[in-house]
Amino acid sequence: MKINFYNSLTNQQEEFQSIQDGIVKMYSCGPTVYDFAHIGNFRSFLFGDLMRRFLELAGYDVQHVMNITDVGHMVEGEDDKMLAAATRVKENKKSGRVPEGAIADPDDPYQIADYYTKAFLDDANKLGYKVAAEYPDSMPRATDHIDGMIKMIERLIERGHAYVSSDGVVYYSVESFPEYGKLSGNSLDKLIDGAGQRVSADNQQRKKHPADFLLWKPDRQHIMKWDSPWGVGYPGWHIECSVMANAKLGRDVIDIHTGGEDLIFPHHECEIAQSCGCSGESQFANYWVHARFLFVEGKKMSKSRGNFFTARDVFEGKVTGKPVHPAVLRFELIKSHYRSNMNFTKKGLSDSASTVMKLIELRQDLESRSDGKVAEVDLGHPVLKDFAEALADDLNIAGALGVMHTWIKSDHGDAALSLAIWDKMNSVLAIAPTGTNDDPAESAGSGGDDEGEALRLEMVAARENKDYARSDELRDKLIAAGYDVQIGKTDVTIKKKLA
RNA sequence: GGCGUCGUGGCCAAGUGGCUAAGGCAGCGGAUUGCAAAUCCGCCAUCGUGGGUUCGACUCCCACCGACGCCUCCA
Repeated sequence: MKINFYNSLTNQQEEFQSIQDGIVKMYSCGPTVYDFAHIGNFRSFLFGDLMRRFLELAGYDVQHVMNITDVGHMVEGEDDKMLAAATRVKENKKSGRVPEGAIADPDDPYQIADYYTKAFLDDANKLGYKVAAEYPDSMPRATDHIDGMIKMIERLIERGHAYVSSDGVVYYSVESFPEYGKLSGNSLDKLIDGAGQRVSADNQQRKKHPADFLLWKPDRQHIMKWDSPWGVGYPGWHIECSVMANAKLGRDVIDIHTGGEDLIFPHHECEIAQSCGCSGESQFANYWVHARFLFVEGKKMSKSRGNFFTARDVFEGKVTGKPVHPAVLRFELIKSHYRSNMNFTKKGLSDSASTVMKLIELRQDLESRSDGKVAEVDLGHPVLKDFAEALADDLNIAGALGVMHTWIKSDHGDAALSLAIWDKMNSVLAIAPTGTNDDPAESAGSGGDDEGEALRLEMVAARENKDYARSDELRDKLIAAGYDVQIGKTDVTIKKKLA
């Protein structure tokens, strides 16, 4: 199967060719763990997961790494992210987002990072992020790779790509790397024009070129600090990804690198400069694939607009007023093309809930009719072929979902075969039992909780007495409680809705 | 200013140089129902504007209008 991705490096779709036959090594930039990850973060992460799962469907052995940034990086300005994080933690504790006692000392960055790392992994698991669930070893922490960063910086200095400035700070020399700017389309002279707003004039003077970026900053006052040949201090932001990709994927050149579009510059540009500067290779990743931003109800998500939502806000019903099953959020976040600005809306979420429900009901029906048998099926099957070919075309998820919907409505006489097809599709979509996330079928099960069941029984009784007014009243109550109510000839069934 | 993406029915969103322009949601008609819901059947677009290329374009080219993103910590 021919697979195409849009490569940010060349700004065009390219046929995907792995370096080694049958193996894909990919790296995704992960979260900075000083707050809960928001739905925009997850949109980008899940796009990486979708890509990974699709490549697996296509037969590749995929090694996917995502870092966790637990180093508090200070930019060249003097605003301290750690301080900001501590303030945020205190706010979160007040509002109850962070439970009392969870972070004993909000001024300790290690505790903060630890807490939010766990929270992130928990959310990622619920959302079916495969690496988090099945390959925890592929989620390296930056603080575990400081030695590697120091070694890489040393090597960059040796190779003439980095230098120590007059105040002891180590910088990467962008002029030593002619390719700098290739990914983002920036050129050094344009960058000079743009520079200077937020960076201090003093620092700029000490650098050989205004675009030179920090690799190591000696700073004894910094809370998180490590010893290094350049004094006690901390690493720059970009170096960790170059180091961890290499450490975990074991190669100088990897196949795919993903992230949010905002990371193209400067982060990914700098990663390329570092990795290639160190390895001498002409590429760091052959394919750079970036996801566009998520909007909420048509507006860019921001704290000041009040439309800034974490994944757990959505789960807990803080966005829609009703709890949302993680599978529904996952589906909502992956169902738009990664290169479009997806618009996150309440309506979209409820549409997604219907689709997830439909899939689950189909599966339940198939299971009950298949005698526990699942047929063998591969991508040669026409339905799966269409499904996979859509995804092979730059992850055309809408096309794939179109195939899926048409298939859902088709005849499912051979339950074992349909079950096999269902499972293949789900291996990519991962909305229903994945072995990692909660099974939405369970929460959507027929029984519901005790309260719902009580109302249901009362409704059955009312109907036996032909007391329709009472029955309608109870039905309204059940609907308000988040149930779908179906009245049969002799019975009433209720189903908890997923969102 | 530089770089880039895009403009398809009420909303979301595929797709193709020429058969009936996917699919979802909503809506409409019908079956069903005590009434609903769910389900099933049926209906519902000529593709931003203006040129050009072509036997033929929504699909290729040009211009224009419009939307959006990045260029700064940010997924």
